[in-house]
Amino acid sequence: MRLPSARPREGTAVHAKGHERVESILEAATDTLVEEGYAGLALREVARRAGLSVGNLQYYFPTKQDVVRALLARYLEEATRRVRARVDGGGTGPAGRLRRALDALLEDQESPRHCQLFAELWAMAARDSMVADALAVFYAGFRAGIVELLGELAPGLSPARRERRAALLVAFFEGLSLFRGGGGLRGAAVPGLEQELRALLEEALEGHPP
Amino acid sequence: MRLPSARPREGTAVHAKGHERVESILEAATDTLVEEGYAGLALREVARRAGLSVGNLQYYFPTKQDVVRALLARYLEEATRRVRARVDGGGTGPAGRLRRALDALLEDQESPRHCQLFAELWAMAARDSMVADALAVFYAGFRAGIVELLGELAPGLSPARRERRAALLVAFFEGLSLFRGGGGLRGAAVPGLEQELRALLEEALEGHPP
DNA sequence: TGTACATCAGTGAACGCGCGTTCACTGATGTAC
DNA sequence: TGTACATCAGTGAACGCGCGTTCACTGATGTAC
Repeated sequence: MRLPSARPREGTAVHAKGHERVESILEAATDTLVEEGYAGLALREVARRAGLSVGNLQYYFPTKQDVVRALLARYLEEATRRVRARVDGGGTGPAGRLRRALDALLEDQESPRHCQLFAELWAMAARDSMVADALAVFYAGFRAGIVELLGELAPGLSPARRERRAALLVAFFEGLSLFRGGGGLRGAAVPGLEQELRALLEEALEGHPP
Repeated sequence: MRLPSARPREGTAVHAKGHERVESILEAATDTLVEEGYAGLALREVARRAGLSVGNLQYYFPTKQDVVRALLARYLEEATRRVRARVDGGGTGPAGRLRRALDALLEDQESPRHCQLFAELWAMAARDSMVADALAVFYAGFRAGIVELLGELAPGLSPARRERRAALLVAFFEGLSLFRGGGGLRGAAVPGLEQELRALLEEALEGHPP
């Protein structure tokens, strides 16, 4: 019998091969969550996709909650890193960075996987404070990035107003992802949204030529 | 044995008391969906809340899907009716109607129940085309209302652009509800969002005094 | 106004299934002497 | 360089539980004659 104290922490992998296993488990779990929803996120299905037995899966992640926690952390860190990299990387001035950030966000939203996962997380956040907390951290980072951009583009705005406007922009982007990512509501969308949005941005950016 | 042909259609209630029962079932089901999520929407729990046996519940709604379909139709119709009534009812001109519509929407979003239900529906829409279709109809109506308002406020805009801007506004409102309704992300919100939003509206409405 | 009968509304036990989790057990791998 | 042993990584059966659904059955209610 395996004593409780002998159990690895969730996601622990001592050797390189173990790390690969953890990755493939979390990838499989993310796929399952996206495709089947939280109600359909069964450990047997995750194990099948990752190509191991349920018992072995539970060796890496003792409980289902451990799997969810780990996949959440992994995905949000990766998403933060990706957007950060694209906003920061480049020196064509604040207006250029804003255009690039918009491009990056819209591109991410092209992915049904991304949008669908977030829709799942929004619903889960109401009942799982771990998910709510992780999303709060993620969105705080997202908002902080926009606050920075606003600080350069509209220095006249007070910090509090910058914060509020950034929050409105974040809400707007997340709402947009609802109708774009193919979460079933794609059919409810109107074509040409992106062009309209870019046109509005250019209008707002008058005096900051590309 | 009850023959299939003898089964009532879902939600059928021949007498007045039966109609009350259907209502209380759908109310209980909505509460359960909001509080426990789709994964926790169990017919036993719905029956318990509505104060009848599972067998009796299945007399009114033979399958779980019938319950979901009916609660969805009921809720979306009611939501449409409510917003419509508040936007249409009043004759203080297009700007006044827009202000009123914004008030009505923000007020609806105060309700955790409302926002939480929608978060659930967004996630469900990806895997249940019935939900996706119902939401598509709902949002089409929502958008059409905004298109009307835009037609009065900005007659210079082409119909296609009105449609696109209305779609952007709908996305914005839905994104806003994520951070307001208490779906777990309320903590990720920034205070004073509503005031900022109203200030932006008044800025846009220059020349349309209250 | 009875009476016979169909339908309505409701009960509660049971079925089969998939779920998360537990468990005893087994090779492979690393490490200390 | 062996050897003993702890730990790592993995298997597969089983457990208990809650789920949606089925089912046989029962009063209450309405309706036709």
